[in-house]
Amino acid sequence: MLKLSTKGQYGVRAMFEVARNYGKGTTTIKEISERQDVSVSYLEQLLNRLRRAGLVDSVKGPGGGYVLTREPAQVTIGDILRVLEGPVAITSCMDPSADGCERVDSCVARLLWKSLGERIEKFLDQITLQELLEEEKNILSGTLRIGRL
Amino acid sequence: MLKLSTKGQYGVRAMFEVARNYGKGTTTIKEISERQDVSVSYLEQLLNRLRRAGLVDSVKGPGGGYVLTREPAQVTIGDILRVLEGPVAITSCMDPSADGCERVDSCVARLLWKSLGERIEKFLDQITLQELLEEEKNILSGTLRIGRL
DNA sequence: AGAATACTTGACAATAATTGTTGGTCTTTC
DNA sequence: GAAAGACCAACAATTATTGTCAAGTATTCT
Repeated sequence: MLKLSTKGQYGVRAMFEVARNYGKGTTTIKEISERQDVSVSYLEQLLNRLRRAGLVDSVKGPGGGYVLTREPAQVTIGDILRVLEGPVAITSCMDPSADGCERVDSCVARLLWKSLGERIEKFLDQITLQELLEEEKNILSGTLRIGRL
Repeated sequence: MLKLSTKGQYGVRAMFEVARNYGKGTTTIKEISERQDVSVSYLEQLLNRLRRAGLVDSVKGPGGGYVLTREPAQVTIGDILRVLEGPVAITSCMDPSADGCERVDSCVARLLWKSLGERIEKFLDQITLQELLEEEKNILSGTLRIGRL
């Protein structure tokens, strides 16, 4: 239950690859495709949306690719997922773009889903690409984790 | 993103109706159907699975219906959802029934999804039907909430 | 200029999950 | 035995997911 579609998963992993090169240059779709094993065409779709949302910039021509528009510490997982998957909406009655059910006021379940959604969102907005980068360093060096993950 | 299918939503609402009558008698599918506006046939499917999982007992014949097998305070939302929707598995690599990806050890994203899943599960296992019942009382009486929702 | 590299866009197709419905059976109470 | 009610399996419609494909646009290097 509560699955995340591959769109969001790939998106986060793609952004992670771009973040990796932050300050060092661009990251091409081809590189991401190879490192993360996702098709070039599909990544194009995803990065395009992330660009239009202002999370990355693209540079054309040889030596081109994608770059973050802000530091990894300023990009949360929530930012990425909201662009690709829309807002957290456990139930359709929590979806701002859908029309609510008429039972709204007396619905106990609604409170439950609302509360869960808020907790999820809080978590996703707390974790940044910077933290993923540090986490990876720790994994590779075998260091004990202290972070929020 | 992170939607819960109607199966789980209806299931929780159905169990809530059964919990409402706890200690007072059985609850028929027809009653649930009318109060929660879900088709009889669909509810049959859901309650059947909840029965086979041991969360409710069924009584056939006139005056029959469903009853909780334990007190509302002993049934968590997580219990219900796991029966109807399977375990929390944000990504397929977190699904115990699927085979993991080969990248397991070095995958940073994996830690992220694992951590999120654990938090969600903790929350769902913390909220019981009893709490929903109390919550409803509060809503109806206009009382200020103090609970975990 | 020409070639290489890479991004852009829209259409569309295969697959899988969701969301139920239909139609019938079995059991118990009155 | 008739009505109330649970039980069960099959399957069909719809929607979401998960991509691919093809044709084009832009930029830079040599």
